[in-house]
This record gives sequence, C-alpha cells and structure tokens, in this order.
Amino acid sequence: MNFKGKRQPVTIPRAAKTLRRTRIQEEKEEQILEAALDVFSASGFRGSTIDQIAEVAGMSKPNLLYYFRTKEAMHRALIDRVLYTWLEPLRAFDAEGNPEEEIRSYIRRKLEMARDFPRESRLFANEVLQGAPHIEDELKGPLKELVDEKAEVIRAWAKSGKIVKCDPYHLIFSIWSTTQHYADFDVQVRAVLGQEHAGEGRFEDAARFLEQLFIGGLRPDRSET
Amino acid sequence: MNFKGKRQPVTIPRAAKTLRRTRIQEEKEEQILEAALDVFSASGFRGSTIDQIAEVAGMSKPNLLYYFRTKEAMHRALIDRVLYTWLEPLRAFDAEGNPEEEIRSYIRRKLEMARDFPRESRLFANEVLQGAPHIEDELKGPLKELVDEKAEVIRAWAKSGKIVKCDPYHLIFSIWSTTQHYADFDVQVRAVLGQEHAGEGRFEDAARFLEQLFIGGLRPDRSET
DNA sequence: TGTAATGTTTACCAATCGGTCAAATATCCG
DNA sequence: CGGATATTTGACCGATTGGTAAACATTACA
Repeated sequence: MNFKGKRQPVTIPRAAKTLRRTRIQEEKEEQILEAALDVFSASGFRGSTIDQIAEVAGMSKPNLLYYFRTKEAMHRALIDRVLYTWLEPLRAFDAEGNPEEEIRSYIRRKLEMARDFPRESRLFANEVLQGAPHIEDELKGPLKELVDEKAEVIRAWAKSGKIVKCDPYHLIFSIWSTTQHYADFDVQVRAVLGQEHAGEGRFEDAARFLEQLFIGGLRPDRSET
Repeated sequence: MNFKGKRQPVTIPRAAKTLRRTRIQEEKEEQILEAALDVFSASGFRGSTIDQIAEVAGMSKPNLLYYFRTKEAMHRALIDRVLYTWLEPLRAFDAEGNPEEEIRSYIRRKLEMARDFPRESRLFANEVLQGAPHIEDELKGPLKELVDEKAEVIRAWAKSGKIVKCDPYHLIFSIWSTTQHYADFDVQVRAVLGQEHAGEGRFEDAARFLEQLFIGGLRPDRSET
C-alpha cells in the first residue's frame, strides 16, 4: 500500500482513460500470463512462486513485477481471462434446440476443452479445491446465474417429457465433473489406462462412453416414481 | 543425509523389531496426521507449511519434526494411511453380485465418502491435480491393478448382456468423478446451489440423480451400434 | 536527433521457509 | 527415590519467499 513517488507502472490500466497500451505491454503481459498459467495450474496459488513464473516467462522477476504489481494481480488477471472461455460451452446451451443433441454437444465441447485447454481447467480446479479464496464472488454471482438459467431450461425439458425427470443442477454437475476429470486427473487417467490406451484416443473413448451414458440415462423411457 | 550422533527419533518405526511405540507416540502421531490432513488437503503439498500444521496440531514445530523428520515424511504417512480406505469401495465391488445393485451401492458408498471424508478426497485431488509427484507408483501399481480387475468384471457383465456394452474404464472414471465432485468442488457446488439447497440434503439429491443416471444409462435396453 | 516516457536489470530487503541443535523437562521403570 | 529414556522447547541456520529502490537501457515521437 505504498506509492511513495515511484513511477507508476502501467499494470493493467483496465479501461483507463486515454492510456493506450504499447505493443511491448501487450506482448509481455501475454507472455507473463502464459507462463503464469503454466505455473499456477500446476501448483496452485500458494504453491507457485514468482521466480518460477519469471523463469518460465524468460524474464527477470522485477520485470514481471513491473507489469503485475503482485502475485495476486497476476492470478486475478489470469482467472478473469479464463473464466469467460471456461463458461462458453454452457452459454451455448440452447433452450430451443433438441435436448438430446444439446446435451450431446455440450458434453463434446466440454471434453474438447479438457483436451485442448487442460491448464485452464486445472487452474480452476486448484482454485476451487482450495476453497476458492479468490473467486468466491464469481462463483456465487455470474456462475450461479448462468447455471440457474440453464437449469430452468432443463427443468422445462423434463416437465414436457422430452427427457426424464431429474435434478437439473446435479445433471450439470455430473457433466462438469465427468468431462473435466480428463483434464484435472489426467495423470491418474493415464496411469490407470496404461500406455496402451492412454494415447489421444482416450478422449474419443470418453466421448463415446459419456454420450451413451447421458443419452441413455436421460431418455424418457420408463421414468421412475 | 546426516546422522551425526543425534539420538535417532522413533519416527514411524513401521514394523520395527521389538520397538514398541509408546502411548504418547501413538497419540501425538495421530494428532499430527489429523492436523496435516487439514492443512495438506486445503493447500496441497507445496502450498502447506510445517508451521501451519504445527499450529493446527497445537504443538511446536520442532516437536512435530521429532515425530516426522520431514514435511515429506508427514505427507507420505498421510497418503499411505488414506489410500487404503479410499480404495475400499472399489474393492467391495463384487463380481458375483447383481450388476445394477453393485453399481448402485458403489455410487452410494463413494458418495458417503465424499460426504464423510471430504478432506481425504481433497488430499488426493490436490496430489493428482498437481501431477501426482508423490504417488505415481501407487497409481501405476496397486490402483491400476485393482481397476484392471474390476474392469474385467464389468466387461464380463456387458458381454453377457447384463448391462449395456460400454468401456469399463471410463465407467469407473465417471463414477469417481461424479461422486468425488461433491467433496473436491464443494464450494462451487454450494455456491451454485445457493443457500436454499446447499444443506446436507444435497447428498441425497445427488445420490438420487446419479443412481437414475447410471442405472438408466447402463440398462441393456436397445444398445447402440 | 533529442528527450521524455517506457522498459529492464542489479542489488537488496524483511519475512518466512524447512530443518537443526543443545539444553531443558517429563515420563517410565527398577 | 533416582537414573535412564523419551519428549518438548527456544534459539538459531541458510535458503527462499514476495516485493522494492534506483540506476540503467530502450523506445516512441516531436
């Protein structure tokens, strides 16, 4: 909390007035966040050090701190950036579409994210797992609102008999958990599958299984009491 | 790697010869592991400090280190102790039983563990999430062997038409992920459900949903190509 | 081209990290 | 009781932590 005359660094002049960000700023901040994603996603916030990030980013620690004044600021910037894309698949969930096809493509999209952006998934997993000390507001705010909205869609589907009657929240949880499992618990998945089946094909296998499970499990055949 | 004449502390004389462990040793080691579980499960290995554990355990840091010579030793002892009970539900999986009932009760047991032993679940989640640097051998050894064995059982069920044809490994993964989600991502679950539905009843709701999903999804009705 | 603003680095700081040591204290047992 | 053993503690260590100060280098731009 001191700003004793030090030249104010430009760190994240988010929506600042006329302050343009230079080319170097864009590049370096990108470079830093890329490295920070590597480190934070692998060790969590407390377990990561600025030195590690600096080394991965290929720059000196004070140079890092010129762009992001604290470790927290780096983490915060990363979370903010990642949260939006992380929620995209759920946002694409369409009330007008065919339920079976919507769920199928939601699963597929989430699985593709687990395959293509595992670090982003692990970043959140680490954060939530450790009590979400930095993103509690995001969870109770934007996330909850979006889920509430989509849950209402699912509830409507169930009510009109398009899918089996079920708790929409736990349905969403189960899709999250099953798909993200392949990013977050990757080493365990690989270890259990063994070398033979741990190739990239595991995502195909997972997709096949999960679609079968969810489509079969939600089909409004003979609904339970 | 120094043992310059220091009186060897008794730390974990696992299966040591005639060396009885005193009452105090039992108590203190228990007390330490309890505190270590608290801290490690909340912050991961790298993010936890011996001082934190000492404070939670209500003893001085050197006293802690009298019973466990290093932070790693503490973590290792904790992992070893927890791994066994963590695998119990899967071990109970019975090849002779009724498939539907076996899967149902496996889900229920795993869900009970998520409810009653969330710290144990998070300890593993943290470890695996961060690349399982301390338990790789356990994953590729005992864990894989047990899963291989149970996967064969499931495969047999599928072959004989008792359940739908599906990949047994991904079935097991999906049960792990959906159930452990309620321990590992507890804060997120609570945040999304909101105060109204985040009570203990959420485990009942989850059990209902998951049983419906898995039983429905695996029922050998009209199997896919 | 000059100069003001921006970017980078070296040297450093106090706090905390995992862990050690010797001395002090508590417990056990004959 | 008394001595041997087991337990506990405060003081301390070098390494690492997040972060700073200020000198130095580069860039953008008039």
